[in-house]
Amino acid sequence: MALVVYNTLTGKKEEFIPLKDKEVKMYVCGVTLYDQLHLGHARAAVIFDFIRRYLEYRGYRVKYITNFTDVDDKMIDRAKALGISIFELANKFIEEYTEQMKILGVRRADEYPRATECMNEIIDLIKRLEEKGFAYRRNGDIFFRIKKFPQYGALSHQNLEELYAGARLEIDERKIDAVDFALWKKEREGEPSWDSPWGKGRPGWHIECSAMAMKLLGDQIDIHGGGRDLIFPHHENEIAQSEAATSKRFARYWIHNGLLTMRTQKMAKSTGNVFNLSQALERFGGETVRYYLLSAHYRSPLDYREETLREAASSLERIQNFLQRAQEIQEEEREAALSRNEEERVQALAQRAGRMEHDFVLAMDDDFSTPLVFSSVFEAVKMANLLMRKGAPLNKDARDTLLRVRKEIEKIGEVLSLFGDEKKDLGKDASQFIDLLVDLRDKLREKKEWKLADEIRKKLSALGIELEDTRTRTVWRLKEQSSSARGR
RNA sequence: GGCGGUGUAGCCAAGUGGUAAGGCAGAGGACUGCAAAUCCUUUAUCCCCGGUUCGAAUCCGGGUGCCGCCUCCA
Repeated sequence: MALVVYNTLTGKKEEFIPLKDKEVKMYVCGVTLYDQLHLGHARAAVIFDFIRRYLEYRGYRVKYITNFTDVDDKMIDRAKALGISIFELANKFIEEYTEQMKILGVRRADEYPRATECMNEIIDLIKRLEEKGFAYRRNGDIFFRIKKFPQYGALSHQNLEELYAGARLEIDERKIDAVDFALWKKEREGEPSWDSPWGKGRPGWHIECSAMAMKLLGDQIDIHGGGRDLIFPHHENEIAQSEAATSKRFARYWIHNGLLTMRTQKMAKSTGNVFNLSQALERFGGETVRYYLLSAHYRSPLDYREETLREAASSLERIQNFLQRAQEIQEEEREAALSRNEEERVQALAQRAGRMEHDFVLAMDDDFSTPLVFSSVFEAVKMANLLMRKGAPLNKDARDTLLRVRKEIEKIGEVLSLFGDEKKDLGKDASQFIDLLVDLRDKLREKKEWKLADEIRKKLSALGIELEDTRTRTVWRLKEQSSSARGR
């Protein structure tokens, strides 16, 4: 079986073959640190995180780099407004970023290069371009000469004429051609700058990524990722710069995630059309947000609606409920003879369990089809729930089969960074207290002290702990955060 | 205007020639002291029009809606 990925460069799904057997060099465009993250950023981060995890699951060693753009016009403006340096501003948002990624279950990248820490590499790269005749100076600014790079436009599938036809090209006297872009920007009064052979100034946005990727991963990388909105001009320019400098193919696979929209408009800071990530995480929790973002195929556009996020919480809960039930049923010791019907169900379920990992790989190998993965999980959950219905006693064979399903789902969950055991996060002490309360309440129930028992249940519920009285005993679980948000 | 993507139930979303998965929500029922969970039942002229085919959501042609990019943006 082969992993197939959609490559923006060719516009086709292609078999994934890295440069070096079993090794993947992956670079994903990170964020510019001038404002809080929104759900759209989270989408990109989660998507490339699970792609990375899946590649590792498939046996590749992945070197994963994502950058921080820590110098840029908007940052300068913002820092000025706040009366702090852009470095302080950057650090503040990096801290937020790190915390939020953790909540989202996004694993840390191998490195997080920052533009300001790669100035030497950036300057060297521009120098090389200048030596090769791809760059020209204009009064302290340096521009890339697009006409010198005939392949320009390959990624966005546009040629120069088509780009010229684009109505919104600015007219910039300094450029030879309107499509040329800045590699280095001359220092401006009161703004941060760095020394260079061309005088003081700072790098253009596009060159940063090329330099950082090449510094940490070499001239050629396997996967370059980012949002669709970066295809042009950012990634197009990256290709031009990198390939002009090295004469080598820069990235083999260009993977772009679909954008998150809101009220069918792209979610973007520049338009103020955003739903903040911090808000989303607070209201729904990291796992729900992650599940929500993964429930759509990574390439399709996703229109944010609060309702959908709430639905995601319910869906996730279904899986988690099953996982917990399957866990608890292991402790059951009674043996019961199964009916013919139940025997058949156990058999069917065992078959299903045996197929799950294969189905998972099949779905993911086809350009990372997470929606398909979930449907297979739900089907297994349904079959398993049917078997556990009413909490009637089962035999060991049935319990083992349920355990197997649970293990399979957890295995998938590991790759997707989902279905974690929340009780673990609660800590042992808290769990013990809750167990104690539940025990006491059971005693009350035996005495038919319904009023008091209900009160305990109600109060625990207010604290986010849901009780469930099954036929044999009472179990508890943490409520999805959205449940508490539901009433709002 | 150019380029790219996308259009399947109230919502999310599979399906790439064989007669529409799955989830959420809604309705009804079973179970339960109640609740929750769970189970059962129920919800689609697959954007439109032509064509190919015994047969099309799926292939071909033509429309059309929406989104993104063409300016900083995941």
